[in-house]
Amino acid sequence: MAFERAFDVAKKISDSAIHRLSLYVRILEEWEREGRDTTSSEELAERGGTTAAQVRKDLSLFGSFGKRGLGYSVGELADHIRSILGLGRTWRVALVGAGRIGTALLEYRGFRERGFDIVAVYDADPAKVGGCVGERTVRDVAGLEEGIRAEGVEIVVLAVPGEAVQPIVDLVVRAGVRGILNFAPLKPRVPEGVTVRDVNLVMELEALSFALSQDGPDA
Amino acid sequence: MAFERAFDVAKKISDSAIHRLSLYVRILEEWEREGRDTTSSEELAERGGTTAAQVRKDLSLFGSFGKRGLGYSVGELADHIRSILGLGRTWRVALVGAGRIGTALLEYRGFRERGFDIVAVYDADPAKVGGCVGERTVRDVAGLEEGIRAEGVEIVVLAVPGEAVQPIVDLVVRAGVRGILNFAPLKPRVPEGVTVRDVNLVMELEALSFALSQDGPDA
DNA sequence: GAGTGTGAAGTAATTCACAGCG
DNA sequence: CGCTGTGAATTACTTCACACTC
Repeated sequence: MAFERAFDVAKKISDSAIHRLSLYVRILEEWEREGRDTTSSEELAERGGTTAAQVRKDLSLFGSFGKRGLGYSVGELADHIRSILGLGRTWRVALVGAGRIGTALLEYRGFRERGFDIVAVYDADPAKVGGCVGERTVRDVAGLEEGIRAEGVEIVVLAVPGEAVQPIVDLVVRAGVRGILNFAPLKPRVPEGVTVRDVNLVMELEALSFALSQDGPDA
Repeated sequence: MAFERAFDVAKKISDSAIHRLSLYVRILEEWEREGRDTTSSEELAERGGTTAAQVRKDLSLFGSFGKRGLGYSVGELADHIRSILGLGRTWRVALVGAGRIGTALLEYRGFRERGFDIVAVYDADPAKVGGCVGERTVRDVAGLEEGIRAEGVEIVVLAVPGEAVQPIVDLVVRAGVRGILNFAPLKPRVPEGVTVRDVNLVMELEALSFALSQDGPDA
């Protein structure tokens, strides 16, 4: 408790605020590539589908990055947000589950580009263990705990069937992992201090289904 | 306006409520398979990572499905929620973009199992058009608008690069699509009445990165 | 002037707490 | 009794509006 961490004065940052920051940084990077050098909360809002006040509020949670009357420097603001999100470094990621979704993720460039480095791939299926996906060899999930420690894995991407989720989560948490991206349609239980993000395609489709059922009938 | 729709008395249902319903139904189905026949808001909450009050509130938005003093019938509640979510039918879905993510989605059983039937696949890449993914032939995206009308497509899954998103969105909306599941890291603009759900893996990872950066340093 | 940063006001979501029914 | 269903209280999030700075 001797030091105060960068953006942590016991402020609670909402999930949606973080998602928006993530969106802003993507927009800003696009503008960086186009060579634009300043922008405003108004423009960011317009492009990001939110309001100018929301943009300013989101940013103000972490500091003041703009100049009154002028707006924001595209490059500087992008830097600030990247630093807020902890994107200035590479994260060591292990993928568990080398099925359809798993392999698609592996070959998805976006990960590495944004500093998420998949250092190892595990699967429980003996038929897959020892085989290759992308340029990586699939290891036996039996060695997962050991592997996580040995490789300093910080984030685990879980693309395994629902029933396998909880045991693996328990194991990776025991091995020291504090961040999990879960693709199974089931919320795993984790101790305080471990963050799980669920990505659930079926849930998203079901939300669509609901929306269409609501206002679809009168079309 | 002559008829009142099932669950629409101008009540606003939050996104998170729908997500939770989607989760509840999955839990209930698991319990159905195990042969359990009753449950309580308490149990559902425990399993779904929320609170009993939240469960009851969510359900109360749509009716009263339980018996005081007894709880809920697993099967009946599952039925009710499925009906709320509009899952009692099959939705006709087109996939646009036969890249990594697109093909992984195609071969993902979960979709069809839950009534989302991918009836056609489109891509802009001439090298892919005419080829096969799964058992489907990839069609030229030039015929998308026509195809959507001809096949009665209701939902479009977009797995195309960011810059291609907006034009395709405009087109499919023109063709009458009211629901879009978007995998590109960019929020497309749509008119009132069209629902877009964004699935963004990088955003999820960035949210993890943020969480770990916050409380990771003192580990 | 133009556009940020921010308290204050307003709105939405969650939790509490208990009346009421089986 | 037990557990649901729900108004009322609380908490979180968003929007407003304006003082302040460039």
